[in-house]
Amino acid sequence: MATLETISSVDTSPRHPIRLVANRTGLTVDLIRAWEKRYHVVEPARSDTQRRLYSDYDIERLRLIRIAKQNGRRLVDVAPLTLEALRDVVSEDSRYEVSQDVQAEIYRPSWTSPLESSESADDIDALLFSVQTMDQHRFDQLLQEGLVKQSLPAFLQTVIGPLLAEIGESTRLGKMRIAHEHMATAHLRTFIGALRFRETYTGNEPKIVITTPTGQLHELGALMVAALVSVDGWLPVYLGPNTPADEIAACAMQSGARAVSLSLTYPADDPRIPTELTRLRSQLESNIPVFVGGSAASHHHELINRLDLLSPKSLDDLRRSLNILRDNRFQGIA
Amino acid sequence: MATLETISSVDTSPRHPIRLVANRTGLTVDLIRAWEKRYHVVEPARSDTQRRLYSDYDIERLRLIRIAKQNGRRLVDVAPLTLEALRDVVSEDSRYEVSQDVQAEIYRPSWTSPLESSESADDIDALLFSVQTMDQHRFDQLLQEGLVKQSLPAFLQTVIGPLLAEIGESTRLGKMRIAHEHMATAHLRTFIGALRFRETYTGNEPKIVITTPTGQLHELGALMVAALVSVDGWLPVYLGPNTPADEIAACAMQSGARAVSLSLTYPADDPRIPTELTRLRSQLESNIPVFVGGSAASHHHELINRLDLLSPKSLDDLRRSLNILRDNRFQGIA
DNA sequence: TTTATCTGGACAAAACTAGGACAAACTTGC
DNA sequence: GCAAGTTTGTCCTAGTTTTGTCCAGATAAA
Repeated sequence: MATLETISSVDTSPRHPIRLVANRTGLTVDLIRAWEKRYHVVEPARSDTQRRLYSDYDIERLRLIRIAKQNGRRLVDVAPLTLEALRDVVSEDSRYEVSQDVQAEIYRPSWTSPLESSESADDIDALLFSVQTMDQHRFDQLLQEGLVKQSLPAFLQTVIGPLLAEIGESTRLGKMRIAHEHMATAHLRTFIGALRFRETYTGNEPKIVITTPTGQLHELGALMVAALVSVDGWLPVYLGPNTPADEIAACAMQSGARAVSLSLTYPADDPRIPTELTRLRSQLESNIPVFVGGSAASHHHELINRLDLLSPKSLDDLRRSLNILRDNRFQGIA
Repeated sequence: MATLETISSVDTSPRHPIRLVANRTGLTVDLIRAWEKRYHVVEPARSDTQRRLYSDYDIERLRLIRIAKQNGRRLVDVAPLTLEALRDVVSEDSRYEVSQDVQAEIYRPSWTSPLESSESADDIDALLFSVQTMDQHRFDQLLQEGLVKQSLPAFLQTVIGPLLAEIGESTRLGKMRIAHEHMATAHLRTFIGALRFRETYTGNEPKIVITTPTGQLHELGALMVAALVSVDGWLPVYLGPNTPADEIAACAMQSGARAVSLSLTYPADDPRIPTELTRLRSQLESNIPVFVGGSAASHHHELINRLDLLSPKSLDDLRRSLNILRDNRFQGIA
């Protein structure tokens, strides 16, 4: 249900000069003015001397319009939309722009061009280069820029995911030092961790416990999930990596979570995994679904089926399931 | 140098000539005067003979205004803001900003107003309560509020440090669940990590490699150091926890770091520590100091002395040493 | 003496505004 | 599949505002 993800208190007081808007949205100054001239995309207030002054609301609209355009929408179509409508459009698109398993009941014109994979590849190359040169500042800058260019889910899937895989591979093959991998991982931990605080919370979001089970020390996958679901109106209760089943269950109970999500990566065949998953499932109320994702999830296919856990095929898949789960709760109310 | 002794107290006493202010802020002398003339950006005190005398407070304001301008703010808009408002603006901007290319100068000090211990104790209690109730949102809110009340170094020392100790103790005694500790740790990892972005870089900061040696998996101490030194004009190259000595040395070399800082907490008596420290010291150029801090550092007193490593007694002590090291580099220039 | 800072003002570069031109990319009609 | 029309990003000119730099003559510090 749209309202849940669009409750936002965006500041509408005009105070930002056009330059800052350009910086934040990734648009050029010229373009912002052109859009205003032609379609009244935003109508900023003016200073005493006719300088444009934009509000946070304006900036958010421009940012979303940019993403919508990137997803193939035409300016004419999205220009008159409200912020809420824009969010819906972008969020809808982002579910299809990455995954190819599209079955469009949704209006999806032929000309729609999902972000060129070549473009993402360039971004990733640039990121890898900054890692190899130990340029942490540049690394951060590139991450920020990448995020402006597309929606968060798309960004996670087209940039962060492949980047992590590439870094892992390069290190394994000795093309990259451990120090480089450490630097990148530590920084990504910070970066992804901060992502979900871009969202505004109302206090009514359903909660989801996110962590990795005992023995699984890599937390970036789980953290990506936390960032992702917060976009869709969930409140993640993030526990970091390596949490015993008992503790996960206790946490879910205490916080009143509606779901649990685990990430499995390495080691894939840790003997503790079956024990922990079984334990978790038995301690958790049966109406609380447990999602198991990550590269190592496929190693435990049978176990997952037997325990009636859910194993989404992709981040998109996870999102879809969670959206359904979230909306079910409120069907009676709305 | 007076500045170094006044780290923990607000210093508004006017004593710096305009030249020094220019060096530290990266502004030109002319520009500082022009800003004063036009917008009263700062109104420095005067000597008997009309020379301008700036306080640390003034310098910090100028520095922040410079960053705000870089982010696209107009001088007219930021000139009348108080120091606190400026900090808000800059930190808000730097969270979203796709920062433009930067090239600039040297650094400047920062100070602090430490809170009354009773007040801090209240804050910590509130934080602990939010952890025990699994209220991650409230936890974050309290952390943010605490940070606004005082400067970052003071906040780390009076709130975060004691909080970590308390959480560790409570968990050890069974007063708190592992899940609670996990939640708090994971969130603090995100929170402290994000702090580094509150300061913006000019590109000329000396670098310092920060990590924990092999076997030391707790990274929060190291991360605090990273946040702390960035306030003082260092550019942390943060590698996360558990980095082998060879890699630390390689990283220091590649990034051209001027110092290395390690954090030791648990296990305190890991037999790998002596090996790793020895190895690191031998692979590192001798003019690069290695700081060893954390609760377990005292267990290796002898070793540290023998290897000629530095073991600051407190975060403040570390800051002092680093400030001296940093300023030495510029003594010839200024 | 030489160097640094002061004041006040001049000047120029940079940034912004408005209106419009233009070409590339895309859509539509045939 | 081609031609005509639309959409859209970029660029140009010319006038205004904002901002950075420079100068001159005087005073102070080294």
